[in-house]
Amino acid sequence: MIKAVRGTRDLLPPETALWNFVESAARDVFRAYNFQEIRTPIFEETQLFARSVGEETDIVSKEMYTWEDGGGSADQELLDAWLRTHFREVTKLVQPQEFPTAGRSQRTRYGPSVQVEWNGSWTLVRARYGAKNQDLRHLVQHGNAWREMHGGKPVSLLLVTARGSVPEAFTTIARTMGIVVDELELRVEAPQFLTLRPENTAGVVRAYIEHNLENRGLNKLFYIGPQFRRERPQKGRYRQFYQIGAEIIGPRHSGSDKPLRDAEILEMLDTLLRRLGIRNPTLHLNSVGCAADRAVYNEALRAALAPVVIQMCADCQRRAVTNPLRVFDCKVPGDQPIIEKLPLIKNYLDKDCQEHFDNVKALLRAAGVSFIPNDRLVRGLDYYSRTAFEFTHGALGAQNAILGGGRYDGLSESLGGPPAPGIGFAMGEDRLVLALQDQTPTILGGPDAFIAPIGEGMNREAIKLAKELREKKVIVELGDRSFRLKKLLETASKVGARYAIIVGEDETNADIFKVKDLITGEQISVPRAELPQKLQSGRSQGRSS
RNA sequence: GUGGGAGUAGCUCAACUGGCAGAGCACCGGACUGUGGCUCCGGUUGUUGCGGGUUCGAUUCCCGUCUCCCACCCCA
Repeated sequence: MIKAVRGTRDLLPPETALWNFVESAARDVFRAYNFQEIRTPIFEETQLFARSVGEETDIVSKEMYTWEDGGGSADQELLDAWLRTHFREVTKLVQPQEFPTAGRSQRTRYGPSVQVEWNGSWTLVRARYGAKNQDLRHLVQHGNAWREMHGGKPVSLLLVTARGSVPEAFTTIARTMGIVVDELELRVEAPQFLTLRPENTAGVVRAYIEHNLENRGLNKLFYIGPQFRRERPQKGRYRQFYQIGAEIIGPRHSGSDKPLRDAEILEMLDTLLRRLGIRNPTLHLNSVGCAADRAVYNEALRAALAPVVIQMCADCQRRAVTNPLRVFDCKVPGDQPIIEKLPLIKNYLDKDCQEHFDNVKALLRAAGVSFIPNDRLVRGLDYYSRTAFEFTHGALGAQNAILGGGRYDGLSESLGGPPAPGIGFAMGEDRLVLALQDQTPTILGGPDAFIAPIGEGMNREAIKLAKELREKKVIVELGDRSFRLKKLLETASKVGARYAIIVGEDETNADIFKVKDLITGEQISVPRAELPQKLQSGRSQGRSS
């Protein structure tokens, strides 16, 4: 039997009613704040996410669905031929899996890579279809490890590019590291590397740049849709998951960088969560400063950790090296005294960032939105700056965060666009629905009426009547006369119809139908013209469809 | 990716140390051929997740694998 693949699932009625409830409440609220919908493609060029989310983040390095689209095979042949010509004395080939930097990140490779040993020196051959800054960053970060792996032998880098153009700066910096860069231009069609979107902000910013949305001034955009991450599934965490998010983005002169926008979006979220009926939504708020502040802070944090890290738990020792900010997430009691003495980002904010943060807080107080300043709140994605926030709700333990977001003032530039400060959030719809299910039972309305035709030819009358009623916005389920009346009424109550309409020969001739109330059991006769009004009067208030 | 738990009817779950695979709910038919719910009678519930092994015999024991759940990693 074919089953839904791991980490994906079907959303079935009646649960889908709850999803629709959440989405329409969100649309309503967004409308009131003048947000408009944007729909971006479900897959994008891999580079978009690598550059915005951050190449070294877990999302990009191991959790994306990436594949090669088009091209590819022909250039691999050319590359093989080139290798045979230029490395006649090839002594060893190292497959990508064996690279020192490979491991988990290999899943997101950008092109065929192979290492060749020749005359006692090593060459890393990477076909990356146009060397960009990512290659350089990668080289700087891993160049030394790479050399060490080969016992200090000389190493060189051969970039195989489909479109030529290795930036000069790239070659220069590589040379200072003792790495020689050669370039081979293959005139073949380059394959594209595509990725199912792991989040939607990058796509929105890409669209902003591509369509010059800066000309519209301040853009207030929202999206609702599926995202994809190749994580280990867990409750409320799926490989295809749904996010509802919104962004305020625009050129600086539109005021998109102002604290007012931070406050507006946070107040909107508070309103939305309350509208949805989330109990005790709690806003955790912090400022992570700008890029420069964070670099300084990161160093300070590393310096502070260095002497004490040895006393901490194994996880923290690892975090201290890979991602010091995450040390703050540690829950081991023994580590807490150490963590409490670590430097906090708030002491490293420059004047503008501090002022921005103070303003946001003042505006929130004015708007009556309560919040908890949280010095330890950090965001994992590279593009965040200044305001960072998270909403949690009372229950649900470790997974009580239902949305997160923040400001991303430099993102557009890093994607090659104009300056476009922005702030946004993304809400995990799966978890939100889960939380709502915990606190309220699903309500699903049945049809207003069930038409029960009895006797020869009555199906024709029934379908006619059904069309007539449906045009008048009556929700109608249609029965089939080949079943006995007993069966029809049974079905009518099973589907949750409020009324059953009996359509027989006598009724049709007189144009007066018997209408049975399936809750009270009462039965009355209603002239055809009065049917719509009578049937709709039975609607209960809890009806959600 | 790591560690732990669980997979038996559509659903919720039984089956003592290895001995004919069961109950409730739901579903279908009838009692009742133009009047549902209640009641009564009858019926199907099935590759015990999948594959292999041990055994006269495996839902049960062993190995592999898949999926889900929980925790970790990480995180909107």
